[in-house]
Amino acid sequence: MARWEPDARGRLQQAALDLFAEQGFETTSVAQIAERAGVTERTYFRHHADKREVLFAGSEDLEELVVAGVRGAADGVSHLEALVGAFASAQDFFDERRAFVVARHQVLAASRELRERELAKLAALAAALAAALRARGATPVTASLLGDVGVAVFATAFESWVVDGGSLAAQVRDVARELAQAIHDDTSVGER
Amino acid sequence: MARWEPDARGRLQQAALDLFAEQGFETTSVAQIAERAGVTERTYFRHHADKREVLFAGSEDLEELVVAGVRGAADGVSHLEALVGAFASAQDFFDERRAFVVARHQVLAASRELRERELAKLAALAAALAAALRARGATPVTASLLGDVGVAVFATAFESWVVDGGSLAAQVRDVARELAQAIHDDTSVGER
Amino acid sequence: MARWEPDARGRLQQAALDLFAEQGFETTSVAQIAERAGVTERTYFRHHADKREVLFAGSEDLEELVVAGVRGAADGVSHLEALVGAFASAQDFFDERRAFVVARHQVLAASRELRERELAKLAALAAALAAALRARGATPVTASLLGDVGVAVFATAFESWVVDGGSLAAQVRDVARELAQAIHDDTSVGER
Amino acid sequence: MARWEPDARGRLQQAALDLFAEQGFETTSVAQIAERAGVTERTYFRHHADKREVLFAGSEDLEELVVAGVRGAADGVSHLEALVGAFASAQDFFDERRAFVVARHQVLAASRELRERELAKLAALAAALAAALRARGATPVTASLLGDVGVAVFATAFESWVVDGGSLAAQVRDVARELAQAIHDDTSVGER
DNA sequence: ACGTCCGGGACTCCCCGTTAGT
DNA sequence: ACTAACGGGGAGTCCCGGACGT
Repeated sequence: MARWEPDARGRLQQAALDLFAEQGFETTSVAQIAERAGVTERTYFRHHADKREVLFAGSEDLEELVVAGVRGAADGVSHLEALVGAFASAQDFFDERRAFVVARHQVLAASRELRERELAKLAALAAALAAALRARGATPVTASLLGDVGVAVFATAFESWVVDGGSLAAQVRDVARELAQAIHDDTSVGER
Repeated sequence: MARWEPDARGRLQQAALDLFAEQGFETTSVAQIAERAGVTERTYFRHHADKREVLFAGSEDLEELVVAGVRGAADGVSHLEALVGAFASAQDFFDERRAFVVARHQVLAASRELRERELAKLAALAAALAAALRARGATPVTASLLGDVGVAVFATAFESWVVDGGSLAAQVRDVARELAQAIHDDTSVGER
Repeated sequence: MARWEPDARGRLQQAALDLFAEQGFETTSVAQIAERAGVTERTYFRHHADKREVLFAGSEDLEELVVAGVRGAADGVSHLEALVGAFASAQDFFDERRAFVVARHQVLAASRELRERELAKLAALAAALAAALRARGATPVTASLLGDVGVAVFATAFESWVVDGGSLAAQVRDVARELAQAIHDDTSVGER
Repeated sequence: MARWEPDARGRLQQAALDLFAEQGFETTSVAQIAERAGVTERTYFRHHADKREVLFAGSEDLEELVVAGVRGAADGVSHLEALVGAFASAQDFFDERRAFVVARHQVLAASRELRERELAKLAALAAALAAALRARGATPVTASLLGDVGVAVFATAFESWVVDGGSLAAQVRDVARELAQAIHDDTSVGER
């Protein structure tokens, strides 16, 4: 017989997602989230650093997964191929959470503040990928650049996956091909 | 014979930059900024939407400049080349403001909140570039992807420019070449 | 050919009523009202003392009307009858403005702040009526009491008129009869 | 061994009353009230919803008391008599707080904003009384009307009690008699 | 892992002044 | 009788965090 309902963390996350979807992010207060989750405001802040972070709990798991994918890539594989393979390997991660991820995506789209935080997480991911690329021999500049580019490829593919569904891994590969095509055109043009 | 000193806006920006550099962003209050600029807190918010925005006033000018560069690119030029040329054309913009831009960059590096805002501005720039690319015939997916990639190239080049000085335009072109090289490696590997 | 649209006052009142109905009183800002009316915020405050007062412009006219009714009552008429007659004479005032008055009533019902102001106006009316009653011979206590009672009768009748329509004068008389009945019951009971 | 002085609520109320009496309501700031009470502005708002409410804390107690008086009235008693009895039973409530109540009354008289809030509280009281009257069989219209009339009787009696002192219960009964007299006059006139 | 009480900064809004121009 | 631009000051809400107790 516990004094409190368990899983306050999960209830807070669900309450926040629902309220943000119903009323918008800015018009929802932390007090409301806490109330709907059946805890006090103070407890909210013990679980989540600020009002936005509630939607980003668990994002470290994705980062770990993808970075591990790059670190585990075979030596002969090119850097970009390593990135693409790593993102493709996150397919299960997203398939398991599709409902939550899609709802979260709608909410993010509606709030500048939340998009800011999302971009920060993606930038951190790009930096982690750059570090992994340096570990497999890329120069600092190349690593940093490819980290950003890899994330851009993933973000574009993710957008399609949210809208169309299907295989995230396949979408990532499609977008990477698109990129190679665009750059190749450019290079040939430049060589003209 | 004015009742108030003119250019409250400019004084606020300078005061904010100085204080953020001296004490850090979070530990500086809007009240302090206003006090140093010789106005009230209320007046601060009449000029800047929030505490961060004071460091981003004028960022629309850069966006306009670069977007105009893409829109003005000749038809035969590839999309990526158009982007590179547009960013190269911003060289004067940065050279004129080097002292401010560099100081601002140090301050941004020290604060997560400020970096978030910076990323948001860059994302807006990427979106504007994507729109300009669509206007010159790119497909939506390619445009969006190249918008992000163009910004990544610029950001990488900008970082070098802050550290090493020199010609921003040249740095942008170097990074673009780096990218083409990395992708080309990949493509040839992929064709193996 | 005026430089500005005329009747800024009327446009402000209409804009305020519409916005309060659409979004609520508290969530509407004076800046929005001014914008919709096509004037500046500063001009709003030239016409109306504060954010609520815009819905009460013209209430002095009603007060004048009713007070004149009491002052004009024949000498032989009882105080209460004088009040009832005075309110009944305001019938045209309300019939001419029914649409506005009803819409305004809905808006008032939704906001505590607006109801407060309404009550203040009614209290001022009661005080003015009390003064008029003293002028025709009532003692201070009686005058004050009957001023309040008269307003209570009117308010009750007004409520019915908003809901049911019909003749306001008739509703006032009905409510006054209801009151006499209730007091008479009481008196007889008390005398038992 | 508390970190803070206890009874912040009570100190705030006393500080507010004193300051309003000394300098007036509008010219007193919440910051001053908080300072005199030895707390921060923020703490003020945790105890009182706004600047006025500090003078109305405890008004629910009176409402409860009077409503209970009506609900507890014997069945044979007329509605008006029930109201009069209920208000008479509040005598102790006021006698215990005379100094505070009288000082508060002076302060209210000097400020339109405060009078507005007072009227709102009285209107709420009238509505609660109307509900109690409906519970003992009054029709909605009669109940609403008598709720207002009862409050008017009480307000008039209270005014006398503040000025003259004496027994509040007796004053309430006097005013009620005055009312019956006025209405009776009217009825006889009407029947003429 | 919660609750309670409280401090403090960010930000919005109301209300009000001025100056200069149309 | 307005506009446009500048500014002050107080009220009020929200985010966030600290101290202490269970």
